[in-house]
Amino acid sequence: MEQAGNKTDSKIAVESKKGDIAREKILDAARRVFSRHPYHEASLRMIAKEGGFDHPLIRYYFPSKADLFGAVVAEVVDEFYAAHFVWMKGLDLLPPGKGLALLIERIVDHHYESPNGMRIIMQNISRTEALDAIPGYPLIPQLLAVMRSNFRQKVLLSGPEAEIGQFFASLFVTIVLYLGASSTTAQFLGLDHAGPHYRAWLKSSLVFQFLPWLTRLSLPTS
Amino acid sequence: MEQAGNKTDSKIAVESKKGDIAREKILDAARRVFSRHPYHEASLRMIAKEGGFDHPLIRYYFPSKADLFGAVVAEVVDEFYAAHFVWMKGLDLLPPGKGLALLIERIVDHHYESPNGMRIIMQNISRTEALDAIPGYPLIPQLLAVMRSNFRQKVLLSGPEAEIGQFFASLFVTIVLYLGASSTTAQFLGLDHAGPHYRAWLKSSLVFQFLPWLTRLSLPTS
DNA sequence: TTATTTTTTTGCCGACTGTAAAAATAGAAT
DNA sequence: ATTCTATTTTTACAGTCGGCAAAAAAATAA
Repeated sequence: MEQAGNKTDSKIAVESKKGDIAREKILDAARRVFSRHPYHEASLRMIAKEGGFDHPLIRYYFPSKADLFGAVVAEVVDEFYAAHFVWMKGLDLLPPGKGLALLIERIVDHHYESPNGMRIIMQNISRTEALDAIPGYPLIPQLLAVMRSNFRQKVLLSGPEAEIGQFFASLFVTIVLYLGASSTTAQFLGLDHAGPHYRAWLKSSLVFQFLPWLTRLSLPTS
Repeated sequence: MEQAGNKTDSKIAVESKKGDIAREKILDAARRVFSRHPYHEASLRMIAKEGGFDHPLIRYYFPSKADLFGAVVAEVVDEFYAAHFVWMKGLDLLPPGKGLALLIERIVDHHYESPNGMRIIMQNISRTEALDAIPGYPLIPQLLAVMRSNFRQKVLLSGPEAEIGQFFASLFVTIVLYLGASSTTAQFLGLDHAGPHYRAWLKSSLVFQFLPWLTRLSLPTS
């Protein structure tokens, strides 16, 4: 949004022409709308109104609605890809209990700073048909696989590989549910999804739900 | 669908006039469509095509799309309400570990016999705004409260009331996620959501995820 | 300045939506 | 048989959708 000082030195930012900031403006508006509405319910006109421009402008930068959504998902996946390196920093130096607690704390804090990513994923995760029907969504299992692989190299686990994969998948989908649909989940708990109570519940409950599992995977054999 | 022998003895089924079977035909088709598509994506014409009738017929029995969806959700909630009594039968005679395993096994088996209920709930659970925006959905927290209350009377728990509520809410939303979005969840696990592997994984994984929590709630103090 | 390119806006298309009312059909009662 | 009512089908409408083309505007280059 704010790219100050670009008026005078237009030569420095060769790549960032005027069109690029318009492109980002569209992506930002689309992110907000797609985080509130599933793919088919969100419309290009909604996005245009959200961003304060006319809807055919979208077509100038993105050939179709599917392309726009795909670009948004790709952006979100990229951000998660970058973030998960930070999340894992120093995790190998801690015992499983502390490590899992720190990891979850980092993920939750990240979400409260930038909640749209989880929400966009969550909005479209429920369909019975193949996930491939939603543009960009095939990237998500890939992201999960990369995260698992990197975590695998970082932290020493001794359980069978298949169960480690299941542990990660469970943790991942549960986090997406608790964070991405936090409004609904919090309502079931009788909490306010934006308040500190729910945020604290998230951290303790996720640790409590997954620590026994992780413990089993990090010990030689039970 | 099949109500044979109604031609001759039309006097017996006084309540079930001709219109009532049409009403059920519509509800059945709507159930199937709403289990595959979120509320706004599903259309009355989809439902009509699914059921093999003309779409304005819906309006004769249901004043609006919201009313139809509300009737479907009410039906689903009623079925869950009836089912949860069966799920809890005999649970008080078992230790927590066996009891939770049996409960989950019953829920999973129920879902595989009639999967549409969980799917319909899951399809529309992700929206950020209030759950009340979806017709019929305010019934769901009520259902959860009733189930919790009945379980509370059946099984002896000693933990703080607030945590018991959180335990139930977590178990509930996790089951809805794992079952209602089984296609996606199974894909993350690398399994086929209709196959026996995923079904077995569901049972063991849910028990493993929630037994430690339940154990804490059923003991005097840790 | 003028000429050229890039960006934005206006207007429209066919398809689809929920809702509405009219027309057709069926069944039962008189 | 006819009349009346309940049910179903047909037709229609006003609104929104994604996509497209051409005009208008703005920015850039000459």
